Amino acid sequence: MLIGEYNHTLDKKGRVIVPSRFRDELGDTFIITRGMDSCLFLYPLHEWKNLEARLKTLPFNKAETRAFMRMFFSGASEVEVDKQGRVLIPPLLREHSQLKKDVVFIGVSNRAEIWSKEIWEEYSSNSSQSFEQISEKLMDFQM
Amino acid sequence: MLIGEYNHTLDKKGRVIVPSRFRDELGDTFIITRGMDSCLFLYPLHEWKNLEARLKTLPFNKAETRAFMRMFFSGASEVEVDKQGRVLIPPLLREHSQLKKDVVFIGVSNRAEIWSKEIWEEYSSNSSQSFEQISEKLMDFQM
DNA sequence: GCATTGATGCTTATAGGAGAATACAATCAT
DNA sequence: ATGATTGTATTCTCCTATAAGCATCAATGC
Repeated sequence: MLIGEYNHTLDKKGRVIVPSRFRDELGDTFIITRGMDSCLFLYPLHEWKNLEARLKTLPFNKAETRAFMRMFFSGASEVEVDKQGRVLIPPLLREHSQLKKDVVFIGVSNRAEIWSKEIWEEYSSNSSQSFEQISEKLMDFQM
Repeated sequence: MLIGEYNHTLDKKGRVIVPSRFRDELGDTFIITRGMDSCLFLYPLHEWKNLEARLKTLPFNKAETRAFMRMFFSGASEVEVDKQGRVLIPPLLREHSQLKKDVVFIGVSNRAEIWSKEIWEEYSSNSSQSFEQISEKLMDFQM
């Protein structure tokens, strides 16, 4: 399970260290793709296969579905962790998520995400304001 | 079942002793996460799995849900109790709950919570004033 | 052939985390 | 009251993960 938040930095070549706590779960090779809200999604291979299978069941005749699938698959890239625990973020994805130097990894259960630090701070401070409200709304069960 | 209130202190590295009365219930490894009202929630693994399973059923396409899940999982961390009965509180969570040195553990049935001593005293003195009032609003059951 | 660029790998310094040791406090039984 | 036992607080040392700079190598274009 992927959880937690970790700060890292891109080097000049666009490589970044994968948080040591994510490495087991993500494996040596994983999939990185365009995510929603200007971030990147990182899926372990088995999760990706899972997702792919589920996406195939979506109604293909809908324009939105097609658009979504194109974004998702065309942006996807299989990356390998090098001996020093780093991966190279493909340039297109670096742009998509506006990664400069400081980035944030977050774990979201079955996937990880990479955010530009700036954007994440903005996003999370907005979200945390409503976090408690949302949780009261969303959770009609006991925590 | 987790009950009671215990005072402890953070050391310079941000570690704290888990009250010995909580250890059996929480186990060697448990989950710490951002809680409501500036505290931290501590869940035994089996309780956490429960929660996670229920959260995964939420609609992923909604922006509000995504935000909630990001906050929930990114704020979580699996920690291990060391041989001396201590755990390291991740820096982000230390900030969230404004832990300085003196902290309070409380047991709340299926989870424990950690509070900054200051904040807990503030909160509990307010709450105990309204304890009777709250219970009138809340409770329709026999004690 | 040579220079430039990008990709990959290596090395080092640093910070933060894990573990061990010790001292201190509280509880309990005799 | 005394000592034994358990639990807590604190400090020190060691080790690992990270960041950053540098070295190597291959591919490309001139």
